[in-house]
Amino acid sequence: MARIKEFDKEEVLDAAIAVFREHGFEGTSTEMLVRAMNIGRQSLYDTFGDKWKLYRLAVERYSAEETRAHIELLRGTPRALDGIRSMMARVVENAGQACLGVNSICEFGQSRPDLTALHHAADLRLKKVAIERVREAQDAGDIAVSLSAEAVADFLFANITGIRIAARGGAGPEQLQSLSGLALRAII
Amino acid sequence: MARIKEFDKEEVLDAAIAVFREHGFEGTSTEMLVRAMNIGRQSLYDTFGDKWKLYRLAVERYSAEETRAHIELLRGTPRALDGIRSMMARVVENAGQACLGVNSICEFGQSRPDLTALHHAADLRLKKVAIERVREAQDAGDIAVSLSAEAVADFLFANITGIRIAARGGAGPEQLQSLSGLALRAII
DNA sequence: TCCATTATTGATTGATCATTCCAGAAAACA
DNA sequence: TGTTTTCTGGAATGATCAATCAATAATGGA
Repeated sequence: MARIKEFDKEEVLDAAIAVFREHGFEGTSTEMLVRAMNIGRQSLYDTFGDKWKLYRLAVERYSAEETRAHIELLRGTPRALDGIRSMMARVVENAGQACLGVNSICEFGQSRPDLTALHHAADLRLKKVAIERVREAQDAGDIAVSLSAEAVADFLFANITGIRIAARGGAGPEQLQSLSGLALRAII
Repeated sequence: MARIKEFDKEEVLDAAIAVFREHGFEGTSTEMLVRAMNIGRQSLYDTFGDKWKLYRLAVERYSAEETRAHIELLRGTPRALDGIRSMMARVVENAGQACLGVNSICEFGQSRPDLTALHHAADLRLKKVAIERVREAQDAGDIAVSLSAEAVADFLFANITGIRIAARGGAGPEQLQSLSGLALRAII
């Protein structure tokens, strides 16, 4: 008796993420979602409520995973600056796929408080670690002590956004690499 | 005999731009457009064809005006670095309103060749002037000669994007100011 | 003044949208 | 095995969408 679907909530959510990050919320239909998630329409509504709740959950999960990956790399090296470099390198490597976080902010700005709250929470968690690591790098003499660690962290994230949108606009790997290099140059 | 509407194509197009930059293409209905443009629905279709053609025209006009403003500031000072600073300062000041160029790239990526061509053309025009001015600044000893002028220009534009999305995500003026300052720090 | 152009308005089309209902198939559990 | 839960797929709902139509009114130039 062949087993059929194996409905794994996290797996189908990842499929939804893939659609949303490419087409945005308004550009995605439930038809696209059920096809990509490979589940029945009714299962989607039973499991996730409605399209907006699913979107919010997708953004939440995406942000959590993205934050986790960034933190892992930031903390993954003895030398703090190397951790920062790793984080930027990953961004350059993965810039081929659109970022759901950036898309979401771009599409909705501050107009949906529930969404804003999600972004804010993820941002806070990541920023805390980034600031911590920037301070370490400053102590090690790798980042200019004249700069505010928070400002440096914000700057890195703004440049991550810049790199991702440059990629979405068609920039090649070498250009993204150069952007990352110049961003690091600013803080050393 | 009171004159009624005075249908000025550029004026109503500006109204369309205001809607599109805030809500994106998919998030904008023709109902929103006719209300904002203050024209009849049929006039919209007669004058602009359809929603997509109107959007493309809006992006084109917006890009042209944005490019013009950037070039004016870039070239507006004897010292090249001051021109670059003015450009960045304007971006920080105006970051409260969403950028239609950024939104458009974020929403559609490379999926619409006609749109991509528009962005590419505007980019090229602006980048040419920026590179020219970066070279001048390098000759004047204001920007590190070790850097490729093209890379510096790309970096500035990526940071403009980063600043604009940071603002759309809720960053305050002082934070945007700091981002701009750090971007300039990278190239000096 | 008359005429052609241009804009408005409301009704209407057909498509697509998100969402729900329902009947039946499969899976999990007993 | 039988029973209950879970998932599916199609049909239907009502809303909204972009776009067109036709009739009317206002405009600008002759």
